[in-house]
Amino acid sequence: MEVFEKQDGIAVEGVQDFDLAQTLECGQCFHFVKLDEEEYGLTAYGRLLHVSQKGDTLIFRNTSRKDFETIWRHYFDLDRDYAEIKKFLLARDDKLLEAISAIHGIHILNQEFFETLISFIISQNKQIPHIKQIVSEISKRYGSYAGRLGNQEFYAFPDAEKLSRVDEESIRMCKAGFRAPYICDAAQKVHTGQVSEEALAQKTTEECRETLKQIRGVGDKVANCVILFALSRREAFPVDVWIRRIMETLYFGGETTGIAQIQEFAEKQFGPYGGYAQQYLFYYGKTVKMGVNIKKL
DNA sequence: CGCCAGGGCACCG
DNA sequence: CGGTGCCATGGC
Repeated sequence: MEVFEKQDGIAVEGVQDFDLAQTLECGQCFHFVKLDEEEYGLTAYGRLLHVSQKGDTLIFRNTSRKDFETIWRHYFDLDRDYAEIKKFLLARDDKLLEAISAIHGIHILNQEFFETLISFIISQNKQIPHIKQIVSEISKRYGSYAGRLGNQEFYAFPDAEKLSRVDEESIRMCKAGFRAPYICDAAQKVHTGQVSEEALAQKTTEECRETLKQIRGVGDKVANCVILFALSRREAFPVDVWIRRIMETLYFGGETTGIAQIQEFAEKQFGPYGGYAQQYLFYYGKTVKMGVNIKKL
């Protein structure tokens, strides 16, 4: 992988095991806009980025060499050896072969803590397009303007201080429904420091889960998503309705299985790389609708 | 129209 | 504690 400064942006050539579309569309991030095939606009860390991929080359526009090195390189997890991760997982479990072959280019993004927390609180009992819509609405109303790409305007996600000053009714107006009080509670607890990213960084993963679950509307699944996507703990294995169906199909003979049992199995099966296995399985299984309707047969 | 969505909570026994 | 209905909203 080599980085060049060109007139149209920062070019990263020779990228391996990375697919921009898969990485953004796999359901880990809800704050981006597809501008064209393999071409996206997004905001993170208060900055607007225009990014595209052609083959093994990534082009980062609307940014500087410095921002690429300090922000986007880490955000897209470009320095991690995904070939090694796949090798590790496949050596333990050949049932992952189909998913990993199909979804060969997923990276797990290193996303911002507060936005990830709120996004996954919103995610409960909602489909991905709706989650994106609510995240976008909250950003537009309460985030700061980040710029424009074509006729598309972008707003950064608001920080905890800003969102903690927004009342529940206003959050409800963003179509958040019954999640509005949860979002307010999360903003309060992060703003006051009762839940802080810095403190979480010093805790064990189990302690992180307990701390995050003090927030209303955060249970095991949401906590695990925050731990995986924002705290860079790749052993976390969030179990949602899709993962449950997929795991039941692949590992439990199609039988209804408790979430705790699935968690325990995943921990044993995938160990420190559970989060990667989860993403390969989630995105692939969802794409082929694995396990849908099996219970009706 | 009824069902379900990257769940969690309150309420029940 | 383990199970069950409800929670807003929107797409199919």
